[in-house]
Amino acid sequence: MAELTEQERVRREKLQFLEDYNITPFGERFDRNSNTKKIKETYDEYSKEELAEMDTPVLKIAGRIMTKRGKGKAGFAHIMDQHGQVQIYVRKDQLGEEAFEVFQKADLGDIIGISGTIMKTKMGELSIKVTTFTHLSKALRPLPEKYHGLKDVEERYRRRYVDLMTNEETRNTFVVRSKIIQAFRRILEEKGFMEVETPILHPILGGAAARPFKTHHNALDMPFYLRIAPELYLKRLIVGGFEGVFEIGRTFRNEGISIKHNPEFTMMELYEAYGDMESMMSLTEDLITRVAEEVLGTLQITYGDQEINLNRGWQRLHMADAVKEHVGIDFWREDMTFVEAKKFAEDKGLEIPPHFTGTGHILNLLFESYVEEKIIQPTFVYGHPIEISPLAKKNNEDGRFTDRFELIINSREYGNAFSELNNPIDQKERFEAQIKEKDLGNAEANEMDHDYIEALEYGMPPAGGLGIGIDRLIMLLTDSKSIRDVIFFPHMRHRQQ
RNA sequence: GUCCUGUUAGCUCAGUCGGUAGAGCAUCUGACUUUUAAUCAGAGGGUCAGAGGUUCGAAUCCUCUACAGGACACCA
Repeated sequence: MAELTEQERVRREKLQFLEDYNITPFGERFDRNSNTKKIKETYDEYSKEELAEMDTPVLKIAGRIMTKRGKGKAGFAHIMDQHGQVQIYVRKDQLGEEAFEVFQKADLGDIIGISGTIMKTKMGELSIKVTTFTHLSKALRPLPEKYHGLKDVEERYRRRYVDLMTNEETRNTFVVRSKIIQAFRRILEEKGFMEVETPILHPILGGAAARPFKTHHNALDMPFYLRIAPELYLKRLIVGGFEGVFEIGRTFRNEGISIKHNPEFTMMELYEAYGDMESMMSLTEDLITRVAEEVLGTLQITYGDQEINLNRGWQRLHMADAVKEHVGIDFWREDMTFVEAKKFAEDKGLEIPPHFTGTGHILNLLFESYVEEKIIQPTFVYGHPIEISPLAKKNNEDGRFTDRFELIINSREYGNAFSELNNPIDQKERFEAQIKEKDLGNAEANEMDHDYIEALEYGMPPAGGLGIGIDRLIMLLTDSKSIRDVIFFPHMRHRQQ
């Protein structure tokens, strides 16, 4: 164990002081009858004089000491609970010798319970005049500086609890996170979707393009992947007869960590029997705008230095049109060949990996390289090439494209949806194409899922499906720069001892 | 994985040209019964991320290592 700092030593010595007064340093249950929010809502409207004359009840609250100012035979402190802070006013003549000494020895960070009556100070701050002071838990480490809070980014992520204690914005972000997820649940239930849970341990890789985490089950002696998407299980439920299902859950991808990527993140996926890409567009727009309205109260949002207008009626843009306009090559042309497309991309300096074998691969590459960065306002980019969409239905008029869209806002993808491929014969061929890609070195390709094909062979109704990256949406709605700011405990390397 | 930047007291930060390590908050002692980032007086607290090198002398210059932040690459 590392040596204690001076401050830690002092705080440990105070354990003995408490025990000398028969006080348990890490105490017991404390029954409260109020909290900082209720107190402000109830009493803040009254003046100092009105409060002095009112017959108010004895308030009992508990929380952490955040500031403390001694004034000789009296003192002030702010104590914080989940809802905020309130000032307490402590007088020796009210508490008595012993309890007042306990107050004087209390440190910033200690958790206490008090009872007392409401009052306002000369300066007009609502305060509780303390009649009993109960030490509840000792803090053996000092709090960060009271004015600046915890600023060190690494410390904020590694010790999120300290970040939460001292930084209001952090608390607020996670409250909003919770509200966003709640709103999704409520709206989806309202629309008749049923929340379900499907396996996180997957024997077969599928449902998205990503590198997986691998694990092993001892009793079955068999390898598993942590799911990269719940998609294929949710669609089995549609085969089974549920007509609308959704899952909000953790998904795992074994890829680089960045401002936009955490190895585990939260996805919302839903499937609607008898729907399609078009119905998913309407649903996506309705969901996100309603969530934003309910949680933020507006559809005009600011992200960084970008103004985003979420007003309904989002733009729709076919990927081939987008690339034709911004890059200047026409993938609608019937005679477009892979050789021509590849040469075009290579001339632009793009690298073409060996598993790129179709014009669709190039189209998507051009889109991601040159067009995505230009899209700021909410836009449904649709018509993704078949090569990169192994689970989406082919377009009826042009089989090179699928009925699939991605929602792009501020150059980032927030959602991915399509008319679900329900033809088992076609699906099998798509998996076979994926396996070829895997053989050519695409580490993110889907694997053959015979059981899933068998499920489709029993007949799956035409359906629309949608996935939304919840963390990124929360980033957008809370103006958070990094995904680490919306995940309580982001992953980091071990600290050297 | 590559490049750039950062790491100084519990916290927030200074530290000039290479010349004895600084401030505020916090801590400790004393004063003060309506303070507001309380004030006043005094005190204690440092492996300058770690290792090596250059130098009479390194927080400062160089190299390596660790961790972090950012950009790129990859993806959602």
